[in-house]
Amino acid sequence: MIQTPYISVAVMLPIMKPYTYSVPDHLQAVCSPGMRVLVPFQNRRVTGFVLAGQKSCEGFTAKKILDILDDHPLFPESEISFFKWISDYYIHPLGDVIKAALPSGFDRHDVSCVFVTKKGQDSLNKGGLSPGETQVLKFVLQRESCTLKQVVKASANATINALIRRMEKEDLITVSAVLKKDGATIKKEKFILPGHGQKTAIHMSKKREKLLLLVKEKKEISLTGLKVHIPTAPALIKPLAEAGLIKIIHRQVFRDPLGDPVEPDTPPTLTAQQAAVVKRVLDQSGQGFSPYLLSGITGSGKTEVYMSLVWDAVEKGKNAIVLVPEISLISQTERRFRARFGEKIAVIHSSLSKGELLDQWRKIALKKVQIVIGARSAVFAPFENIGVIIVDEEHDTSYKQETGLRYNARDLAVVRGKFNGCPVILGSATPSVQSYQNVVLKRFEELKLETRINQHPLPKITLVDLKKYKDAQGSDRIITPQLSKEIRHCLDKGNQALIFLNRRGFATFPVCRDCGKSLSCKYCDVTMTLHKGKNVYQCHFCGYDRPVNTRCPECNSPKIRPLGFGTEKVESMMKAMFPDARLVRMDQDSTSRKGATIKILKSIRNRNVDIIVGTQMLAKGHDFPSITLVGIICADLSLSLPDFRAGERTFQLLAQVAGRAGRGDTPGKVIMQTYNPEHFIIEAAGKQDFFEFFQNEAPFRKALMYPPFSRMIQLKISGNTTEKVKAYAVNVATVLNTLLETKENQQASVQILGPIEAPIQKISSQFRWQILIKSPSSALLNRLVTEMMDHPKITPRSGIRLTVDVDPYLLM
DNA sequence: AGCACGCCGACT
DNA sequence: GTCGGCGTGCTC
Repeated sequence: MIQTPYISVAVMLPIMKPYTYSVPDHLQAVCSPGMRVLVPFQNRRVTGFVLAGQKSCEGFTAKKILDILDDHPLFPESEISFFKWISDYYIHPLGDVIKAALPSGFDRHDVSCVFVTKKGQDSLNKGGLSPGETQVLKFVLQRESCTLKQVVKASANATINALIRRMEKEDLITVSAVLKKDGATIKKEKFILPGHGQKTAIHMSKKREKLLLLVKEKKEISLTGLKVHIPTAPALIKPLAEAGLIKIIHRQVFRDPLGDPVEPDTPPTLTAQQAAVVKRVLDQSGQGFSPYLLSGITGSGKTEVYMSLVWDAVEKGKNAIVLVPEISLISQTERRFRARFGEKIAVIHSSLSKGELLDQWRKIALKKVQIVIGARSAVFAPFENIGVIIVDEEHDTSYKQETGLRYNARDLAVVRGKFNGCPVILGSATPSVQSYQNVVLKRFEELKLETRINQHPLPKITLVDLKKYKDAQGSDRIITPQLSKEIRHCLDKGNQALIFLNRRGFATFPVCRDCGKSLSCKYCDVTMTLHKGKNVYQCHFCGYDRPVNTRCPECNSPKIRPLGFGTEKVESMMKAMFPDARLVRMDQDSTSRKGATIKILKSIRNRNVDIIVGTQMLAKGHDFPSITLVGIICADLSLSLPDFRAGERTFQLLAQVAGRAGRGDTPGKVIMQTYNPEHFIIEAAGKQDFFEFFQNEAPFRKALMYPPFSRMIQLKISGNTTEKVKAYAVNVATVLNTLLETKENQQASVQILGPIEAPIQKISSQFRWQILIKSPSSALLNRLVTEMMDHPKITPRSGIRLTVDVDPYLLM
């Protein structure tokens, strides 16, 4: 409760500053920080988050809040300072930060809705209205409720707004504000219990008898559970309940997103190394915040260390957050945590439905669990007393959110640890350059696990120089004889082979035979990919597709040559080369159907397949003990991307893929095909030597003043015409330079690069420009951009979007 | 974000 | 001369 007449509120709108509202006396005891309030804002109602109580308000008259929308806070008060920090650091509206930290569905605000009046209905029946008016009325009547936006969007008429105003004047329609809620609600389900009624009360059909028997047997059963046995159960229960034979109760259920249950396990004895690492963290845990980088080669038992630390936190009555990369629903790490901690754990994952996510969230908020494991948004888990935060595979790019609030969950984990005064463990076999630099600078303490559990040796890696096969014909060019020989060998022994190629589709570079132009997307500045499975050329950015028999958009020639290769092509080549092998392909296309991923993973685990062809999806988080051979079709694919981190990502990816081999008892082998066998990244990846990679990469970053030797903010400007976008980008750069000049001596330490056209000039018909700002000082950089955003000249014009990306990942 | 206020072009 | 386009600014 706040016990003050005023509160400061962060409204759910793109506005940086909080607003003050007054709270009526009788609500002051109920209203608490972390709750939502419905507030009047200009001439409509919006949702806001209560940040704190306020004793007075000066300079303006505060409006009264309209309603309190929650019985309990959605997040603890202690998290608010964390949210404020995020808002400042990422230069993002506070209300939007909090919104991003919560499951969707908490926003309520007024929406303009269009209603047809009695007169409008009559006029439509009588006729005599203009075609435009008739169209609008019909459109609105077609649906249950119709927003003004829908009408405007559906209409091709340029003067639709004028038309609507006219129609309102003529009393054909009314436009009024309706409070809309969005998203999921708490799920309540019907549970059936046996009652005390007499069977003589109603006629007992066979089905009714069966239902009653089931209920009696189970003592209590959900309607969903009942439906499995008796599909018509929903219709049967009502009369039975009326006769008193059964009782129906409504109770909140937690939707179980976990699918198949895992067997509980017991903690094994830690190895000496694991125990030492755990001891080190626990010994220092009394000191509050302490960040660690746990570097351990693949298969060295990092997960066991995590579980041990989480166990300790739980024992002490504290909570634990475990972040894992965004991968398929059932990562190995997640399964193991569930096996160990069972009911104590909540799972937050993007593949959950909105409702499932909300349930998991409420489990945390209602203190029903002490542990959360999940992808990046789990860093916002509404825990209060956090004992430890763990970030597994901290180098993984999926920790970076690339839309809306562009945060990095790994970085935020460290910040949250600082706010909560608890240890933070970042773990990886291939640490990010940034985290390792923090070790070098002694900001993080390094903890090492140097041997594989069970002493399994690391796989032997062989580099194959693809330049030697430049003139080879057919499949030899993509699958060299060395690789195919190894696959054959692996199959003969009854083992599994994993073939990795970080590109999906069949032909990734279709070129017109007549004019030589590549087939590009109508809406994006990228080449389309041929997908034989779907029989279309597809754009991987916007999803636009063309039929497989499409003609060249430039010269109308029907002859398009399918150059370039992706996983689909590799799969078909494998089929031809090894007709006896059972094949499965795992990429975005083959796993898009719900449940498909699990099915594929199960078939691999149960050894129902011999060759697995796939993209990086395969490289992450799965433990396939029967894989003894890993084939990397082209190791350099991601090396030439226009991004200073391309090398780092390539190294990590290759090392991770290679680490899939030989996790069982048989030693593994890796064949890495490459055009650049002498490149230091490929060499280091071949040796699985992170330190060698870092030693070579760091000087290069330093020379060019790239992170971690500087900080960057990227401004992305997009819009529907190049001219407008360019003009605005130039305008932004001018403002930045002006601000920089007024800061005199700071000029030297801030660099403004651009504006330049983005490497991908157009995505979904939006033209893109960018400005990159670099500085060794994060604070300086932040202040400059914050001032820029406040500048009156910056307010984006219509059709132009400006997004701020602090610590950007992809510079495309 | 959404909406009112206010300034310029093509129409009754 | 006005109507209504859209750029600009504000919301406790």
